[in-house]
Amino acid sequence: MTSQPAAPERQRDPDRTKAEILEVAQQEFARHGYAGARVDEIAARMRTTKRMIYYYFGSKERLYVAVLEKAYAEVREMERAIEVEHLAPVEAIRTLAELTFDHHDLHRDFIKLVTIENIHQADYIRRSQALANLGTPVLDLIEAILDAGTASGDFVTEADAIDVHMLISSFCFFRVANQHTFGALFGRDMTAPEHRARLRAMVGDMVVAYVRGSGA
Amino acid sequence: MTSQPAAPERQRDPDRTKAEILEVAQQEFARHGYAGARVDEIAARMRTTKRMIYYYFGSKERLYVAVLEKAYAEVREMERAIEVEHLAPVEAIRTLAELTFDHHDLHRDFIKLVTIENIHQADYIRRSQALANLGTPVLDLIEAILDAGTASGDFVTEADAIDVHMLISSFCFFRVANQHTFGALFGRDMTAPEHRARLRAMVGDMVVAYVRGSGA
DNA sequence: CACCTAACTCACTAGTACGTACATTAGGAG
DNA sequence: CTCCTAATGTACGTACTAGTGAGTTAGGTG
Repeated sequence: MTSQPAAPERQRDPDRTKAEILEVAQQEFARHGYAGARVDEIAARMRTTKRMIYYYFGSKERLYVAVLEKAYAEVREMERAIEVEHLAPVEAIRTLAELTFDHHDLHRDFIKLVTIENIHQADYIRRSQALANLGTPVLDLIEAILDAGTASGDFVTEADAIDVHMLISSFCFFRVANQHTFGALFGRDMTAPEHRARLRAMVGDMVVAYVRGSGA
Repeated sequence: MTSQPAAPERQRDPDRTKAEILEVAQQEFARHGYAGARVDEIAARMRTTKRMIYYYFGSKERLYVAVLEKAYAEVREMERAIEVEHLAPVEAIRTLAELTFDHHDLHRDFIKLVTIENIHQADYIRRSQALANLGTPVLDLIEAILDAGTASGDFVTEADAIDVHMLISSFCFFRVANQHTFGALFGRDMTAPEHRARLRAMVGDMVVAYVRGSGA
């Protein structure tokens, strides 16, 4: 092993500093939106000063893009870990839906960032090379499941992988993204623990019912 | 009739001024979010000056709340117009889903405002008396349909009205609210005309399939 | 027609928020 | 051990932005 067992606490550590900036910035942007986020506030919540943010990221905008890129990268990582190809079509699609549900249940910050990006018409995402035309592994997965289900006769649907992905995502995303207005208007917090299991089962049932074609 | 046939162009017209401020403010807030919206920009887009905004609304925050209240009031109005009680349960719920789809297809600004409110954890909505505990007529409608469907044996579900409302809303809302990030990532604009009819049918099929219980 | 008030204009301020010039130091390379 | 550069701290400038003080006029009313 090298000289330092765990690199305990160097006073100067670019990687750590950059990582900490991104971490805090993600929270700040997710909480307040792009315009509402304060660079000074990000700096105040760190060991570091604001100068470092500009030293490493150059501008508020580039910091924001870096946060987006990191967040998307993490999500991709998680998606790649999904493994349902050994299941029969019906159970495969149900499991995928439930895992997507879990995935949205965690990653609240990511959902907020996506929401914020949509307010800005995804301007910043488009400006990022790292995020451009970077399809999602999930699509291939869904396509494989749909093909298998159609072949076996379990599924009767004309929807393609993107449609089904949207069907699943919309439910999972909405529940978290709109929890506050929904809660304020209907007096029910859809993200509260007592609703979790029921809603999780609901996505699964919903997709299965849909791809079976029983709504036509 | 009174002296003026159509009140052609008074130089001083409080109602008109207030309405114009709200209209322009709605666009500005919807486009840029609360923090990103510029009071000066709102003023610049009108016949009026910024001073008038403060004269009538007092602050940026109160203007924003006024915009929210107006937007919600309009949506309520539209919801009240829905009339599906003469239909059989299956067709009633399908029609309701399709009308909800249409409703979200228009009212893009409203969707953005809701999205923005969720970023702020619905703080401003909660601060408004006009919007507090103001349930939605749609819920009663859904409940009636669910009861009828269960009684007739067409429906087999344990989900209640709020659940089903969320099921329908999430799809319709997501398609519009997330169109930009979804488009950037999957190269398909779900709000483009060529997808409209297919997706509209999809919500209907989805809810019907679900309430029939064919996913369990 | 005179008056009075609500409606409106203009110029201005205080505070804030992004970004930077400049000074300083840690710590690896030779 | 020395030096050199990447990394960091301090203090400040500039531009913008919400909000206001004070004066002006339209137009309904008696």
